Amino acid sequence: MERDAAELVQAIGLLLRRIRAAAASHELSLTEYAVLSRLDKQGPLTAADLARAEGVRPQSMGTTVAALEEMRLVERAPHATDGRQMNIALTAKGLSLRRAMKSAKHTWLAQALAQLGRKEQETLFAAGEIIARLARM
Amino acid sequence: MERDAAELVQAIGLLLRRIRAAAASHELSLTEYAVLSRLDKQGPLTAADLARAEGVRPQSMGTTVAALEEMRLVERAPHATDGRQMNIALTAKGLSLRRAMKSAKHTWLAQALAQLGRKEQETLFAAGEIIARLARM
DNA sequence: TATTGTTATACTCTATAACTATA
DNA sequence: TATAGTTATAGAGTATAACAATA
Repeated sequence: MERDAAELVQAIGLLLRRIRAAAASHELSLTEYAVLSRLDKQGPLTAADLARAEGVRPQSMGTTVAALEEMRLVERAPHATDGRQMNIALTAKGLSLRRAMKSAKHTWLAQALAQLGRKEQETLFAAGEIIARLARM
Repeated sequence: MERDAAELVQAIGLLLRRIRAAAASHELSLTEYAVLSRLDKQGPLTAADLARAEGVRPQSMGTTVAALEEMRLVERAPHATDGRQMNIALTAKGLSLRRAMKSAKHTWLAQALAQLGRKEQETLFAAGEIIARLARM
């Protein structure tokens, strides 16, 4: 196979649609998944913070947060000093879902990853970092 | 950063939205891009073939092919023996666009890739193969 | 009866635009 | 004036369902 961008695009497309299909059957969408894990790692954040981190518009993040709130996975609390801001934090339910996802039992992606060899996993995580950098170029 | 699936999902999400933004400004969508490169590598295919290869439904591929046809990048011709099938092939314009994309001058992704070191590129392509396999698990 | 393709319709995700409230 | 958030609306991409033509 030739070494050009199309190869990556094809792979990304396949994975994307696979994730989307999983989301349709009770799992979370890509952005919801990312927000949940970010809140777990970094603690409470505002919607604007999340939008910047995930590369979406604030309005779009508003929709995502509202969906997570509807599922009782996150909750919003007024900011201590700035009346405009709302702090978004994981609920107990959200935290426990996040833990379950990490333990490789909950999502097909985590399961699939667990079946790879250590070397392949390392390649993927290294690529993840490069891709994140690439996406910001 | 922790080594779990969320990291990959975040990176994929960032790249996806970046590609989508590029598509909005005259470049091709993910699937259109993938179809163009597949036709270049494998020669004329039917819509059903393409749908299977890219992991989308035949109806969705029909829409994609129609969009490419509208842009005069592909053309359809009746199958020699099977009256149901339509062979989809690159036009001269489609082929020349595909060549331009490969030469790293045309899309932001190809440009961004070209700026990476050889080792990073190799990591990405290796990951691409793993991801494609993962997506079919 | 199975397969290829088309048409109609709906859903998800994200975008842009316009607005309110607070800083 | 700038920032955080909300609401309304639109677009892209893909899905499901129903159908026609051909094998």
